[in-house]
Amino acid sequence: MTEAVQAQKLPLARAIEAELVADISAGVLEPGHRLDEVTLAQRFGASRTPVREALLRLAAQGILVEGERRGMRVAEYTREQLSQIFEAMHEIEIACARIAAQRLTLLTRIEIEAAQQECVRAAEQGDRAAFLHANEVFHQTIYRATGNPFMAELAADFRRRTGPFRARKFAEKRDLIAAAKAHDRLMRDIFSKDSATASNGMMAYMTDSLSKALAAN
Amino acid sequence: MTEAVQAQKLPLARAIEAELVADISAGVLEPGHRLDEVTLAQRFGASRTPVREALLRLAAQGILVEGERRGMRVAEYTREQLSQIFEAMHEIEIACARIAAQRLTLLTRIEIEAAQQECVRAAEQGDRAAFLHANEVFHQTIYRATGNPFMAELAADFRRRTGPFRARKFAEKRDLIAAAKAHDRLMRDIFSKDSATASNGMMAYMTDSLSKALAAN
DNA sequence: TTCACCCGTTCTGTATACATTGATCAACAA
DNA sequence: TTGTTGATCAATGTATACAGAACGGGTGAA
Repeated sequence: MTEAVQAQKLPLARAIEAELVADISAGVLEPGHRLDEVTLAQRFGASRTPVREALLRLAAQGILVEGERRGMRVAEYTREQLSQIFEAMHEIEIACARIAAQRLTLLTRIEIEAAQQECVRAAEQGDRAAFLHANEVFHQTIYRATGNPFMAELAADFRRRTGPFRARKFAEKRDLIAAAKAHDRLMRDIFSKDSATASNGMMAYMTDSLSKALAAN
Repeated sequence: MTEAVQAQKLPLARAIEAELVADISAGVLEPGHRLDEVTLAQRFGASRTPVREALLRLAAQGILVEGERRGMRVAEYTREQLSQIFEAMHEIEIACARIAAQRLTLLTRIEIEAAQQECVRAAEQGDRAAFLHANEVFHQTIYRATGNPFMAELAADFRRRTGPFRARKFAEKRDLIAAAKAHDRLMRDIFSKDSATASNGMMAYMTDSLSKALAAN
């Protein structure tokens, strides 16, 4: 077994899963790329069994899809499908914002503010990688602020799934700064603690986000 | 291989998955019940491989959870967790109702009405199994009426996940009849094609459903 | 040239065997 | 009596083998 994959003491299947996720996120495996069990097994120096399990798990997460023909492929969406996914994500984000606004505590408020400060800092320095990370933290913090782990998990799942497509809209430094400003507005609306204001704020934010993502794809 | 499972020409793993989902939804396998691969393999007259795959898929859907010790168990939630799951489901159902109301076609309307008629028939005859099935069809049809497969899948996932808990509230014939009446109101609200009416209708429906489910658990 | 069919190849689905881990219980010592 | 340790066993993790189905290429006929 390759040491790189075995580094941690995870079951083989999990290790392979993690490795594949990393490859897909990094764009090494592009959308539409076909994955066959035998080749992967050879690559990881393992048998087909754990590879199969890893593929299965990734398919369950929507990261891979079962091809029309045979075999698994890295998920690839038409513009229509992409807009449908964003519509669903949109709904969930709005619900999260509304619930979070209702249940805001001092602690979660501080955490959101801290995440946003990091976003602004990264945007101003034009540090794309740092911004992407801080952006994740910002949104995840809002999810957790709902106080509902299941909602948070749901929203996080969609975020993972749409990650590659959203990332494309942050090409230039001005994109980062625009996003940070949008965060500011969204944050104000959530901090209003008014459900309608919060959900309308997230609706505006997500609509903007969707149109930018579609433009970049 | 048991004929019941092989009835359709599905891969074994899928057939086993479907059978287990049915058992869990119907409450044959209760929350907390431990499932081991060998026993299931014997039950289905299959080898461990497809059983394993089925369990994996169910775990990914949150229907099963990996036990503290070893092995998979039917997901079991505290009342607090249950209410959180229902809250999330609540949000998604409301969004579905709103979107479905906006995009209602003659065909989907007819399909929803047909499903509801079957619910009423089953409720009046006190046929619990038939009612549970018709109830599923009714809700799934609403999901499909959104025209968004991803939303539909999301909602369906939650339905599968909460199946065992919702099933408990249909103990008596009068529970079935009450549920069928609630469907009627919900259907009217969705058919109004007014977003606010539809989402408020679903909100009332789900709030009622949640309180009944919590009472039964 | 083109279409259809057949055959070889390759991949997935399933079964089975082997390895390893984790749990249970008994025995012994404090 | 209780805690700890070791052995045993059962269940999971992994490997390998086999069967069946799908893709591709090539050959033949129209």
